[in-house]
Amino acid sequence: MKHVNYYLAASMKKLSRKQEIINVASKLFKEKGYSAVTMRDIAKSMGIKAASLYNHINSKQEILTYIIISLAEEFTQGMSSIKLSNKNSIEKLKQIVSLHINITINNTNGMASLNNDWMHLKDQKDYYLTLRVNYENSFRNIINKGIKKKEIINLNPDIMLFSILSTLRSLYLWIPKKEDLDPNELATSLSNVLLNGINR
Amino acid sequence: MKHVNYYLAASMKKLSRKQEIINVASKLFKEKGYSAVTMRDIAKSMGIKAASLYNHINSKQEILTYIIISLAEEFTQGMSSIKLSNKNSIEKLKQIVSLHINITINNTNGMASLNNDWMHLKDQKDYYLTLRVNYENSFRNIINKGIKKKEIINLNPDIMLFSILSTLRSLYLWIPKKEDLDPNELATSLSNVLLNGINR
DNA sequence: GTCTATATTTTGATAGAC
DNA sequence: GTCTATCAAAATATAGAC
Repeated sequence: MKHVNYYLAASMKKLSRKQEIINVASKLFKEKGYSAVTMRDIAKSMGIKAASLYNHINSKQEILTYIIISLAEEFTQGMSSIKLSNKNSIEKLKQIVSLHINITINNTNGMASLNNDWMHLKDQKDYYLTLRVNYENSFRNIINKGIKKKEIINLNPDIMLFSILSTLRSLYLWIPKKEDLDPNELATSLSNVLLNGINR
Repeated sequence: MKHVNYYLAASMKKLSRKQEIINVASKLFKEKGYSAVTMRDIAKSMGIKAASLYNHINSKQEILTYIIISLAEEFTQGMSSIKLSNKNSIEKLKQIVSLHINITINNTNGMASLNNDWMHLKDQKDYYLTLRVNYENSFRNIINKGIKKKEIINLNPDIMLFSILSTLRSLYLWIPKKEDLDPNELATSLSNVLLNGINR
């Protein structure tokens, strides 16, 4: 009988060369932005020449598209689950906080491109913008329903949406600085601050 | 006696060509980021040729430096006033909210560069980072003093700092979409949401 | 899968005429 | 203050050898 440590097998699984390129590119895009990163930069970070990259990817644009669209679809899927869940609005907001924390911890570098480089998308830019608008609308719906059911204070919902979403979208800037990070603990604390404020 | 409409005189005052370049560049930097904007783009937006820009500015870098450093110094000065004011921590936080709103309304485009393009600074990058760290430390001090004086809940101050500052730093994305905007009203509503949360 | 060599375009910036 | 002309460097991407 063969023994395999599946955890190790999974974590050590050799990344496809394409995925390796995307990971390296994500890191550089986070540091300098898509436009300031050259194919030579990416290649150098991998210890190869720029021309070699083109054996695995078709263009720089393809790298950006992959990073952004897969993240945007992850958020869409997450929001879709939350909408279906039978929870009140406050609980749904807590789920949204957790969704952002989990995705950001999993792909901190990619989140930088999602936030800052989407305007450099070409073919898929309209698709991205649709996903984004739909996500914001679902978020706004949850807030509006919460106001109607008197679970959320009756203030301008756009200000609440903007305030919470800005914080969640900025998580990628802050999470990597926290070495010892328990996602659940962060979700609890952050939800508390966002929902209940800091006033005593 | 000569009559002058000083309001008109001020608002119609012909901008120096240099300031005009900086304004046009700020707008383009906000749309695509510093690296993706070319000197030809800036020139085209002004209806002149790229070479002509160099009669008024020395380099593309100089434009970016001006945009970012003048804003960073504005924030430093604002924070310095707030520190001197004899108010409790909650009132100081409200003043910080107003500071961000006022500066952002006044220079929405520039705020994009301050947030997203500071890493492309050359000579003045260290100076910028010093101002930034000092600003964040002053902010954190106000929160910490508020916790000690039991004006602010006793939670992780970094989470509160991050949450509030992320929202304030994202104002530039949101303010231009609000046509009918009363800065004082926004300050009141936003302070309310940030300080007291949305939970009912 | 990686390399060298290279094509093509675009970039920031300068020189000098008007 | 703006123009045309131009330079030198840097960019994405391809072709073809190994």
